Amino acid sequence: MPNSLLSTASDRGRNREDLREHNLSALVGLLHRFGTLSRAQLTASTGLNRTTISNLVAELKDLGLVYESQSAGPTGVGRPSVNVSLSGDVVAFAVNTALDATTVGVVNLLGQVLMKARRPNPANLTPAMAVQIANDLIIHMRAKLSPGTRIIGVGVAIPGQVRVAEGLVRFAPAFNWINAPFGPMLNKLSGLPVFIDNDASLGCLAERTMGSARKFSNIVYLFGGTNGVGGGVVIDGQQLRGASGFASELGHIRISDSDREDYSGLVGTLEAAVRRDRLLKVLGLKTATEDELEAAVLATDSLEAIAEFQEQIDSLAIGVANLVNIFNPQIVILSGFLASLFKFDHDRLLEEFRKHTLVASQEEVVVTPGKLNANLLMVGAAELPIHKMIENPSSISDMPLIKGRRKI
Amino acid sequence: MPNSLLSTASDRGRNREDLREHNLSALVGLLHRFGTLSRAQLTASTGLNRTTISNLVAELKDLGLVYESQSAGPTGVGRPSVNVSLSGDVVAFAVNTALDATTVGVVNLLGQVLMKARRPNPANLTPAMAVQIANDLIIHMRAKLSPGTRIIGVGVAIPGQVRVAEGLVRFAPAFNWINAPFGPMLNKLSGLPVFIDNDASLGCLAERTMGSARKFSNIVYLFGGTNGVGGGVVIDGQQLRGASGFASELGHIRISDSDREDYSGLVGTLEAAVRRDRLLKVLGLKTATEDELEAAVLATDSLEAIAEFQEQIDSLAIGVANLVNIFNPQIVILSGFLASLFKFDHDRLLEEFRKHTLVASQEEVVVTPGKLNANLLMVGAAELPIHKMIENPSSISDMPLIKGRRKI
DNA sequence: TGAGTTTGTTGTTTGAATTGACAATTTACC
DNA sequence: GGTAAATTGTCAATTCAAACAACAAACTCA
Repeated sequence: MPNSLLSTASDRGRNREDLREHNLSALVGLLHRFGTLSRAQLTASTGLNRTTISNLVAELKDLGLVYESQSAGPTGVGRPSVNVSLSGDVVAFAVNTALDATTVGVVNLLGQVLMKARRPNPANLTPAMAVQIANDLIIHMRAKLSPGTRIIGVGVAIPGQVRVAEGLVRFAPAFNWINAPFGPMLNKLSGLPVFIDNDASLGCLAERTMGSARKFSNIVYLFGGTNGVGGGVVIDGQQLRGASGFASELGHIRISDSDREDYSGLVGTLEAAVRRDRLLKVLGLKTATEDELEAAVLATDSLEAIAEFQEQIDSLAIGVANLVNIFNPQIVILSGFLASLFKFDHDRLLEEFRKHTLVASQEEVVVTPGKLNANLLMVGAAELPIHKMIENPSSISDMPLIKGRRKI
Repeated sequence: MPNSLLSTASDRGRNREDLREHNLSALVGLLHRFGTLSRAQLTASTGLNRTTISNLVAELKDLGLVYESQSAGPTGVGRPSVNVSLSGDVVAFAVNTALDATTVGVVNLLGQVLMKARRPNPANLTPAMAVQIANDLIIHMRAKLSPGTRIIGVGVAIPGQVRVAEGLVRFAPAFNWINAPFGPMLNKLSGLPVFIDNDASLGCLAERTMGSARKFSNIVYLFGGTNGVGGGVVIDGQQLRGASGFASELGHIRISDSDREDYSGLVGTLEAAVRRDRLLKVLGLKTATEDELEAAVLATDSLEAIAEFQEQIDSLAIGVANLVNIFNPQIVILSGFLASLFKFDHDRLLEEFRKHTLVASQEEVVVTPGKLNANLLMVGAAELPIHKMIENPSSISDMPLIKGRRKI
């Protein structure tokens, strides 16, 4: 008998309820990616009947997920179609537990960051402390939510390897955490569904939802930060997670014979060759924000600095080339200080990149810097509960609702 | 309005027909992967009702896709369940256009190779000649098929980069083909649906269906042959193809600073470091079959040969490590002469591999040699039309059926 | 042999999508 | 300004795939 290990989701049969749920999900998914759409557009995109769309939208309205509005302005021949938009009162908490501070935000289905707060982390942060800080901020913000707001869960961005299915932080070198059950711990404190993932993977999701990669469904994303280089990959619209959720450790691919170590102690890797601290050093800086670093990179005329930039650009180009050969993506997004390297000399980067890719793979790919955005990880983390909700829209009626008289 | 570029398959709504087709597809998919199953097992695996399974199986019987049989032997308490098996009369043609010869086979849904023929290729093979040779063999075999046999299409394995959706061979260095519309050409001659893909990707599919990776759905596959190193990747049961079908060029990832060129002229790549021709050279051989090469590798006591093996093993380990960091697979399969390197000193390979992977990613992965199988590419190529049929089982009634009185 | 268990079948029910008819609302053109 | 054409929304009736309930069939076990 096919046991559970061998069977996949597509082995399961579907009944009428699954059908309904899928169609509701398709509508919410379209609205999430494209914003407001008319019922006529929904009809065309899904291929469903007008009547069906009418029924489905009515159900989504009852669930409080969408609202309808008359279209303003001329729409062409025929009766104008009603616009459908996602409600702004359905929100997720986004948590980013980083080395220096914990940031928590409230993000709605439109990707708007409604609130945001940051609290510095103490030294030697333990998982229990981190969960406590995150939960304190969540409680504080939850009290300020307007009546009628529906909370669908918490998404957490962690700098480390995460076993997504169990909510387990397998290894987070920045905090020296090993096997911390962050998800279950925060779920216990907050009472909310908690989803966690690697921070770079969530940056990638954010770029797909709100940023440079909105139009693409095959994406390679590289992020360079103070703790190294991380990555995220989207394949045919699906996030690459791997068997246990550890996939897309793109910073740790070995690209040279060098003995330089990266932040995880591996030698010759992309992360070992492309390092923010060496950029700061050749620029004579101790610390810098992303914006300051980028300004300094673009302004310098130190030959030593330029040589270092070029060396890092060449290494980065090899990394990008490897990923293009492997994934054949439509777009490669360079984010964080990698974007600054790109901007410093993108011709050099692209030329080196082309030297190391097959002709066919390189021909349609776009390499581009990411949109610098302070809310990137808030949006990305919020995507986790949002995607969960989109898979199963009618589950929203079980989610907590802020009570009280609704403002008008 | 969401245009066709931006919309994905999951955006489409589903109706009752899609529901039915999905459930039929789920049954055929289960039978393809697990072989004969009882109706009770199908009920349990799909979660559908007994009555529904009964209906679905009846429809598949009408389509000629399955047959039922009484279970032999004791089955436990209660009325014994009827066994359902895929028909052996539904077949696909498998074509492997390689440098030296074209091989064509007839493969049924059970993965059995019913016929197989090989014809040497002339020098300077053009796409037109290759298509002609393949079609000649197909015509010849088609005439020998038993009455009642249903043909679902042709699957073609090509040593090169393939734009799968269009059936275009984008670049095949072995033949020096550029932009050859192999799929449409063979479709025109044969009148059958034709699907083509890279040979290594199809080797991976075959290992998943019939070989070492039957139990897994996250697979990295590396094949080493006379024309270099190719790869295939399966993620959550889905083949990695990338935006245009060029993905999984795993042989061309750069892993060192070496100036050695691979067969596509890229330097420092896995394919440049791990080469069959250098194995032959240090062993003092001119040519060898896979079996002969493996025997020679395992038997030699030449220090020069052993040093070469070790160097190649170390390079291979880095390549495997990179892929594990990127994909977090359940299994890595080394095939062709890479299997011989593995067998020569797997401890060394695994030790080097562990040095270059993150702790979490390496802990559950299995690295194993592939099953050497002369029919590997036949089975893999046949998987293409078979997968297409599984997606849409009722389409089989439109496929050609060999007429005549059926033998009994 | 009879109780208990599991599977297959038949007739009926359920409910999600579709169909067809008609009303509502806009643009295009005389 | 008036009318035709086009498009969209809504209602009642229809369709049909899956589920349900009840019963028959076929096995094991004591």
